[in-house]
Amino acid sequence: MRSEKGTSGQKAGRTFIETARRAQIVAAAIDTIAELGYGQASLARIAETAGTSKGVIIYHFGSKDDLIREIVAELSAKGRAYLGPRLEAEPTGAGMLRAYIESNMAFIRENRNHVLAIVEIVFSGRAADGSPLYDPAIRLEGAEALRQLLAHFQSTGEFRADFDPDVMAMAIRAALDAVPPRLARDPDLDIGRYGRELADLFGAAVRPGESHPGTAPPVK
Amino acid sequence: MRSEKGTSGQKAGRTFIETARRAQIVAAAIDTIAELGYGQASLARIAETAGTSKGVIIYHFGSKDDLIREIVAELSAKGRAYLGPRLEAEPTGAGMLRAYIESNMAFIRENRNHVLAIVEIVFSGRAADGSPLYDPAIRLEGAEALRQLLAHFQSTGEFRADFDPDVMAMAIRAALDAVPPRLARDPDLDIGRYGRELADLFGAAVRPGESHPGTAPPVK
Amino acid sequence: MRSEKGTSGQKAGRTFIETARRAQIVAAAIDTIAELGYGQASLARIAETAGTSKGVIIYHFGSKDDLIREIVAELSAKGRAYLGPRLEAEPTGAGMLRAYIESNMAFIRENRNHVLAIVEIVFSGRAADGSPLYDPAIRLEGAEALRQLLAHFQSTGEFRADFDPDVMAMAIRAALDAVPPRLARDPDLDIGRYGRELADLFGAAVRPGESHPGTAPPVK
Amino acid sequence: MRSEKGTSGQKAGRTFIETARRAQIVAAAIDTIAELGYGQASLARIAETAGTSKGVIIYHFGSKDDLIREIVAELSAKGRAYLGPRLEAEPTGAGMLRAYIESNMAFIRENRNHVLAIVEIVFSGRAADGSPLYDPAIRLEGAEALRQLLAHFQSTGEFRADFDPDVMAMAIRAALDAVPPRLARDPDLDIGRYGRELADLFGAAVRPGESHPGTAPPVK
DNA sequence: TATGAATGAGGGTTCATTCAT
DNA sequence: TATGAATGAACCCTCATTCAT
Repeated sequence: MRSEKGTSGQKAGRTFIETARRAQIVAAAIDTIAELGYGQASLARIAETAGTSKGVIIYHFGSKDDLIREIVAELSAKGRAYLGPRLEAEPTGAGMLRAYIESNMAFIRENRNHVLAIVEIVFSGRAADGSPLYDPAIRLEGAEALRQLLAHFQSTGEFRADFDPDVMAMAIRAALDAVPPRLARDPDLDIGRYGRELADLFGAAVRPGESHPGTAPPVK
Repeated sequence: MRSEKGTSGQKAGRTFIETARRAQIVAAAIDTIAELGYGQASLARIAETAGTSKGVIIYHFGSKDDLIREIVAELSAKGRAYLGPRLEAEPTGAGMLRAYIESNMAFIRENRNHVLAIVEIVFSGRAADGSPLYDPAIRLEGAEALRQLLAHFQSTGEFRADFDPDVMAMAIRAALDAVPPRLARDPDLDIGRYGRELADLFGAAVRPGESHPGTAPPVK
Repeated sequence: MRSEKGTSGQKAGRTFIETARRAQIVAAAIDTIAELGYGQASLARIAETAGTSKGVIIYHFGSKDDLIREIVAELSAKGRAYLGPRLEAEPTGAGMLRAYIESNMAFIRENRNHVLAIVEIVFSGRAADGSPLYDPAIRLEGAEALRQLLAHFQSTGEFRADFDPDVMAMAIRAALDAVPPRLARDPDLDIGRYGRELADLFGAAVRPGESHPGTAPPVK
Repeated sequence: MRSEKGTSGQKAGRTFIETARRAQIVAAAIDTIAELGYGQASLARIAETAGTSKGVIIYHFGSKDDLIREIVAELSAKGRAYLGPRLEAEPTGAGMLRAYIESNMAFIRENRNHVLAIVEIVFSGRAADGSPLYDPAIRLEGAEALRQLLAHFQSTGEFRADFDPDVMAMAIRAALDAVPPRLARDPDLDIGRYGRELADLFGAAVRPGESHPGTAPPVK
């Protein structure tokens, strides 16, 4: 059995050939999950896509769950590396928010299948004991970072103060996470436009109102 | 085998006892899926919860997939019945939007497990051939109705004209759909407040801007 | 899944047909283990012997381990029922010891394969977690009962006082347990004679020495 | 593949380094089997203990079975070398019997893991075709040697004539073979005392009775 | 000599479904 | 109507072994 290093990230002493095989298998798994859904993505089907056998996958990853976790870890890392610099470059709240949303969209477009696979894993991937394969902490961590950004620009006055940054962060994340499944159904979806629209939408939602919306204005 | 009428709705010639059995099984399935997730909700486990055997379920529903489809159909109908009157009572755009969001929240609160089960089914439920068990049409239909409402109030001038009602509808639906999983993780979530916050949020997003048209100012 | 009652013994609500099937499978398992050894006795091989499929075995017993445990429990009960009355009928120490040994031999002869299977299970049967499938307590309990009998007749003076009843009990049990494998190799072994010889042997070992106390004279 | 000479004994043209590797692997196998049992001692686990890979083991031994056979052969040789001189030094029957038993005990104490591993192999080790890995001949050979010694001292009159030396030899061997598993369970077992007790026990069993026990005196 | 990589048979188990009663 | 029984495919995984390097 190879790969006793968990998802800690370091490649450890990996042969060139092993690295290549792992990448090939991961790619096959991503495509299979993205196309057929997590439930249909058996080792056999993944192996078939990869042009190998189940045994090879187990040999390289130790277990199916570890393969899945690798997929998750890879995209997490990729995502953070993609998003981080793009956010730090934005000084203003409005710019940051737009960068956040549009960068996410760009990332989705550039990593279509991988993102789709992750969505499947998030919702369907459970280990034998029923625990989620996608550590919910990762997910919350993402939302939490966004929440802090929102709160920060509330405190500077750039964003209106009377929204709950937690709810706003959740709404934004939800809108972003809803895109990959949509993209799967409609491959021609114009993600660029979509991103701009969402950025406009949430931009309007956080902008300080001239008057004041009030939490619950005269319902009628 | 009974039940060759699919999800078409009419109860056909169902005995009282048969109707009761079906209801009992559906309830057991909902609870099992909500609690353990779709992947763990085998016929055996559902039967155990229901206090019967797998055979009975197959007898009454023909197949597991048909049982699942029944769960979907029931909630769809319940949802429409719940939402319809509450929307029609609202003459203004702002009121309608708030009613839509808050009614959805109330519905979620009142049908916690059922809604949770549906979410599981939407994301994980696939038939043997890999096709989704939750007819995406239902889902789109919901979003489509909302889109029409939004577009209507754009045409009346109550909502700003420069957002894409399709994107807005999707964002709203996504925010609503994100609640059940959150509720599952945190049963003490204050849904009422959540709904009000979301209503405020999207209220601000659709409200016509005072001066600056500028939701989408010089993009760069 | 049937059989959620463990090895507690009560047959619970078993259908006639189920009881028959279970007996048939248990018999097939015993024969397979006795003939091929525990390591070679896969579910597939057992099923083949029984004329069914692996699925049926799992259906009736829930798991292979539970099937094995049933085999153990059955023989334990049979053994106790066989031995008990035969011992209680013997008032004297010498008679009891002879009865113990010869009854064990008779039991082995009458339950050849079952006893052989147990021996295999004792030495090779481990659950997935590595724990023994044959509860060592059962085994110790048997030896312990014998030890108490020996100690009792030491206190009455019928047996010499200067042997360790623990060691004596162990030696007797070891001699008895060695018979089944021997019987497997040599089916023509004269068990009756064997038993009488062993009874003589250990009878001489426990009989009070005439003059020389000296079983353990100056050690060197 | 090296090592096509089986267990015939001669080291043939073995490099120093090869001899060292083989010893290291054998030691790892012994420890693994003693600790985890034969069933859990896969090549992978043994290789891990040895700090190598499965390939190396196969390379040096040709097959797992051959590795096991080497373990058996080594202990057999060690045992014979240990026991032989100690028996030859004893002129009397009583002395020989005591020496046999106590030397066996001492050997067990000094080769704890190796002996434990052998016991595991004896009971669980089977080749692919189901045949025992531990050649039963070795085992019988040991018992046979003991039988001859017993018979010899029966003919000299030192031991009572009316026991079957075959049964007596078997009983003694069984008592000795029962010790390693016990030792595994209870590492604090006082083997020295155990040996003395067994020697007393079987000493009493072979000593000519003043009167005569008769093979089966009036049972009552 | 030694290793990493791959193989493929076989392991036990889950599961939706079928069928006779 | 309902059930218990059986089925068989598919699942993930373990393992000894082979092979190219």
